[in-house]
Amino acid sequence: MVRGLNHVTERSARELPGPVVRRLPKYLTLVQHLREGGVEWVSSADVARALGLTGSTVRQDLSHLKVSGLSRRGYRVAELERVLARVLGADRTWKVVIVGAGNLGQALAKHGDLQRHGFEICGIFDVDRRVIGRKVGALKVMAFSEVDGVVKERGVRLGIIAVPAWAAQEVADRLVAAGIKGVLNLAYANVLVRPGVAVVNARILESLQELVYMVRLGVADRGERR
Amino acid sequence: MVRGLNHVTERSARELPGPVVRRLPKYLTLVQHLREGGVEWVSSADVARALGLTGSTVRQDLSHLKVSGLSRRGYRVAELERVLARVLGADRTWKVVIVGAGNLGQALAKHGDLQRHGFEICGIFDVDRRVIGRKVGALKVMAFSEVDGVVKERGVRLGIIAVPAWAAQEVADRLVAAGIKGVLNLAYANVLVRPGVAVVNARILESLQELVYMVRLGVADRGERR
DNA sequence: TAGATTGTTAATCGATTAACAATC
DNA sequence: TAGATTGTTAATCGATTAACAATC
Repeated sequence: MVRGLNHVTERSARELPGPVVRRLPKYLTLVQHLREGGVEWVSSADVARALGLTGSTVRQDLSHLKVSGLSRRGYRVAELERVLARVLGADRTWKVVIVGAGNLGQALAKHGDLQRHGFEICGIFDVDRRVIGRKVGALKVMAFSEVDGVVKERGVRLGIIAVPAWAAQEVADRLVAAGIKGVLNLAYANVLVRPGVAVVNARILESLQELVYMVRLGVADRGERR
Repeated sequence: MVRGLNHVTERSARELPGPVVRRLPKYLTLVQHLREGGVEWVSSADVARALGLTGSTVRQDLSHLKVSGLSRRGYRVAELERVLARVLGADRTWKVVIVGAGNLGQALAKHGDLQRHGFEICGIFDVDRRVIGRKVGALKVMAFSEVDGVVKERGVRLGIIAVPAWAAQEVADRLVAAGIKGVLNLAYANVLVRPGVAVVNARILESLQELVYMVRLGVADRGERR
């Protein structure tokens, strides 16, 4: 563990605990909606209520950031949004490639939410000749063999894996070799990558299975805990 | 918190810690693939390596289940799969409705992975007249107003929300009112439901934002930790 | 002023890891 | 038998919560 090692160089970004990092996007989502709704101030209690947390947790989390609230008022929504966006890198554009032009890959490419939140889709790739060349939104499906070139030429750092389970590891290896620094794995199989490359798994099926467990036990929403 | 309250009735299912519940689907995925690959035995160390955990964690997790390993051999893959499937309810069929027939909703309906893993999609709904009636795989998009009827008549317990953020809460309310017991929320907004109804959030965008944070810090895969 | 809310410290709670006897 | 692996207990580690002085 390297936690707290960078006190030497005192870089701006300090490593935050995992649970905090996973809550930050939720905070960002919330304050974006609040701002759109014209709300100017939000208290830790408000945030906690909306997200199913405690005020303590929210204040602890925000204390890691360079944001300060005001007694009796809470936090300024605009400031919170700016700081959260900064920490999460949501204030800049991130290039991404999608591998797999099946239902899920195509949906992501067309979805719009990604583009709207700072992700620039630099290409969607597949090995299936029947889909290569087909238009997906503004993009044309390219042959998977072209992915290295695109990643290198355009300096793409993120890759989304949306292929069948059996192909996931191979795709990951290829992306990492091409220079990808972070992999979002949607495939129903775990991938292993070398240290220095980040992997986040996001599998709808596993989330559904977790949900089923909770439903069977009649548990209230623990989903928010994450 | 109701943890450990059911010692009175001593039901078969005991409430497992959240982190454990979130790892079980990963174990299941893994052993399914191992079984398909013809592997018969797997040790806690093997599982740990594949999933980026420690052997200790794996053994602790499995000790919650009614599964036993053998010294020098590990766990029997077939048994592990059976027990995990049982605990996660993956040994039976779960009826589900999808609300929102946009890119994501349609992709899920057509995806096939859900059906293949025991989820029966009883309907896909939307409010947009341009998509109502359209074929999506074997299904026809229905008007959202019909969702209550379908949920009640067919006894659907799970709902997937794949609508724009602004509509998510309204859809959740409607589903819960119709009798839905668990909500998988894919929308980019948090929903609140009454106690007794489970919510699991699975947002690709938030996972991507988490990934960006990790990439910026040059962190190795913490994604596996989840 | 009185009251609400932050920011932070300390206490609690829970999860992960280490260790090792039991066992095949 | 010797050695590897489980199952479990205890230790450690870390995250959440409680509490409260500071402050606006």
